[in-house]
Amino acid sequence: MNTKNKILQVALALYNQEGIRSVTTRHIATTMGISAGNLHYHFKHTEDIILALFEQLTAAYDTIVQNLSEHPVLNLAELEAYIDSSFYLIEQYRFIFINFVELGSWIPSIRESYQKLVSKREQEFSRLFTNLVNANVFRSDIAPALLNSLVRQLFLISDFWISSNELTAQLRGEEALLIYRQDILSIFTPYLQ
Amino acid sequence: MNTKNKILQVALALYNQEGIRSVTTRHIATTMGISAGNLHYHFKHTEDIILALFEQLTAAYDTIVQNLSEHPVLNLAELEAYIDSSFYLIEQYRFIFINFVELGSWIPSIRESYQKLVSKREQEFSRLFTNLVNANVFRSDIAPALLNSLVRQLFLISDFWISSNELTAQLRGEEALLIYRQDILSIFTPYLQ
DNA sequence: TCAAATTTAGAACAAATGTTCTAAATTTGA
DNA sequence: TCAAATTTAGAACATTTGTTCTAAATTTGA
Repeated sequence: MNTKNKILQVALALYNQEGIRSVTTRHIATTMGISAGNLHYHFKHTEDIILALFEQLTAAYDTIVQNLSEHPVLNLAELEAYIDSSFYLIEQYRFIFINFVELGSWIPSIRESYQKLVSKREQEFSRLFTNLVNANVFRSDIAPALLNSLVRQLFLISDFWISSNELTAQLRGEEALLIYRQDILSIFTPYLQ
Repeated sequence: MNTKNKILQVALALYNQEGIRSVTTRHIATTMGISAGNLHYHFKHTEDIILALFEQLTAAYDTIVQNLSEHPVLNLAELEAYIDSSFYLIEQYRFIFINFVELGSWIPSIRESYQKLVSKREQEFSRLFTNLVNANVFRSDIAPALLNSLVRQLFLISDFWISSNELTAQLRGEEALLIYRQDILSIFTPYLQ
C-alpha cells in the first residue's frame, strides 16, 4: 500500500478512536512512523485528508446503491440485509457522523456532498418502498405527507444512531447492530401489510 | 448582570453561531470587551464554561419536567405544547446537541450528566404515556418492547433533529418548529386511539 | 547507468491558544 | 474613610499546531 492510502487508513482509525478534536497531523504521522513533513507532502492541508475520507464514504455508499438497483429488495429479510450493510458502512466512518455538522461548516464541500447523498438515498428509498408495496409487504394506503416524515425519520436514525448510542448504551459490534436494526424496522412496523 | 453570567451568555451565543471548533476564550473575551486574563479569573479552564452552560441546560430541563408533573399532559394539544417547549430549549443550547459526543468524551461529567437526563426523561415519558392511554388518546395494546423502541426513537429525534436540519434543510425558527413537531408526532400517529 | 523526478526526514516558522502572573483599579464593608 | 478583598487589563509563557523549507535519500525510466 502506498503512503497516501496508508495515511488515510491511519487517519480514519485515529479519528474514529480519539475524535477529531485530539487528532493532529503530527499524531497521524508519528503513529504510522513517517515524518510530519512527509505527510504534508501527500496532503497539503488537514482538510484534504478528511475530504478524501468523506469521498471514500460516498463511494462505498454508491456501491451499495448500485447493488440495490441490481438486486431489488422484495421482502423483510432483504430489507434487513440492506439495513445491516448501511450500518457497517456508517460504523466504519463513524467520526464523520459524530462530527457531521462541525465538518460541514468547516469544509463546505462536505455539506454540499451530503446534500447529494441525501437525494440519492431519497430516490433509492422511494424505489425500495414501491417494491415492498408491490410485493404486498407494506400497506398501499400511506399518505405522501406521512411518507415524507417516515423518510426523514429513517435518515435521522441512520445518521445519528451512532451518536446517540455513544452517549448512552455504548453498544459495540453485533449488539449495536441488533438494536440499530430493530429501531430502523420499528419505523415500518405499523405499516406492514 | 455580573461578569460571570455575561461570559456564559456571550459564550453560548458564540458557540451556537460559530461552533466550538472556532471559538476560543480570547474570542469570547474580546467579543464582550474584557481581557482574556479577566475571563480566566472567572473561569479557570474552558471546560468550566462549557460545563456551566450544560448545567444551565439541565436546570432548564428540570423546570420543564417539574411543570409537567404539576400539569400533566392529557390530550394532543398539550402534548404539542410540551414538544414545543423542548424544541425551544434544545435550539437555545444547540451547540451542545451538535457536539454532544465530542463534548461527552472531552468532559466526562457531561456524559454522566446526560445519562441522568435520559433516565429522567424516560420516567417522564412513561408517566406521560400512561396518562394518554388512560385518557383514551393512545391505544392500550402496545407491546413493551415496541414501546422501548419508540422511546429511543423519540429521544434520538429530540436530540439530533437540530443536527440533521443543519445539514439539510437548514430551517430556522417557526419553520423548523413545525417540521420538528410533525416528526415527533408522527412516531405516535400509528398508535393513536 | 545515470540524470531527472519523487519521496522522505527533520529543522524551522508563524500563528494560535490556554493559562499564569503582576500590578493597577475598583468595590466592599466595618 | 480606608484597609482588605475583588476584579480587571495586559504582558508574558509554554505548548501545540499547521505548514513550509531544505537537503538528502530513493525510485523511475530512458
